[in-house]
Amino acid sequence: MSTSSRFAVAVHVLTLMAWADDEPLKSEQVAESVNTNPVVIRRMLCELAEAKLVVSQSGAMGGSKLAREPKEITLLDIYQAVENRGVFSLHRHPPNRHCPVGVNIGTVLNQVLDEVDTAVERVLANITIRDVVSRLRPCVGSTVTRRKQTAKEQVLAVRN
Amino acid sequence: MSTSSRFAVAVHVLTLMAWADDEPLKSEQVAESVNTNPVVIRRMLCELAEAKLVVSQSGAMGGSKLAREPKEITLLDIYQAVENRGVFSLHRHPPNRHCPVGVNIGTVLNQVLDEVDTAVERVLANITIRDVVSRLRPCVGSTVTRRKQTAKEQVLAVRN
DNA sequence: GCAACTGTAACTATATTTGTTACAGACGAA
DNA sequence: TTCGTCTGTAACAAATATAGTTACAGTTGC
Repeated sequence: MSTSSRFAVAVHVLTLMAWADDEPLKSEQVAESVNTNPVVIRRMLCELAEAKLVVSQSGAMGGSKLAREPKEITLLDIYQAVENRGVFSLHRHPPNRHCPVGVNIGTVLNQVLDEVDTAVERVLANITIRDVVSRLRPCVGSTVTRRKQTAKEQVLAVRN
Repeated sequence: MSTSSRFAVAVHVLTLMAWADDEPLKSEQVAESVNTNPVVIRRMLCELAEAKLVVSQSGAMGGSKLAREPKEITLLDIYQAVENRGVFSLHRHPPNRHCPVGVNIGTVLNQVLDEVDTAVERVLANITIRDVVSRLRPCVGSTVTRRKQTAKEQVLAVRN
């Protein structure tokens, strides 16, 4: 199955931006939270920008932020932006066309895989980044010491 | 996503056996229909045998056949037998525990991924190998010349 | 005993994803 | 206008996963 963590990372990135509340985040800050290389993040941000989920600004004081409200971004949007293939794959090499099963199994499998993809998409379409953030908050109270500190400060204080 | 074709191949294999109707198939025959190496098939057959979906017999005149009726084998059974991971993966390296988002995003993502997996499983649980075979038959009439020939003969005639 | 199979180990090959270095170009501020 | 700070992107290395191959021990029917 998904051997890639692209979807998980993308959700993480957009969640950070929702948390940071319109303050542009630098790729290095994001990378530090995700625990990867800034270039990996920038690559992903390009895809997310193409899908119009984030906007980025070059140059000093630049960074990236959400292109629209967290409640207007679904996990399906993210999924479609960063994950090109469906959930399953067909045979690497096409089956034997001289076998009555081999010649048609692809058609049937595609029907099944479509049903699966549709089911996945239905789930993802019903979850927004706002939902993710709100599911996140309950955990935060118990793990992070609470003082007068904005969410943005918390995100930016990653290296402490 | 699933970069692997294991599920597709496994469905193909069990469909062949349902088609062959209790006649044991040799790994080489199956490999020829799937268009791969017999050892790849034997490896998969071992997993399917562990999951009690097929039974194999060593030695001359050996081979593998379904362990139970096609209508009693769901695609979910197959999925669980050959595909160990869920649909999506989390981060390769765990996120930064000092970030309020990073420390808890895993929990939220796991909830989401569970919802997705559940949706996938619900779809697969409702499709049996018998369904696959019956979806296959309509195609066969139009692509394979019909004469007095049993399904088993057709499968075995792969190399013609 | 022999020929025909499976089960399995040990590789190699291939593909995909992730991580890294390097640098051109955008941009704000002094 | 120059400088330091960012993004965008190319080019490549490393890590991982999947698929394919060869080889052979062990089973089984004849």
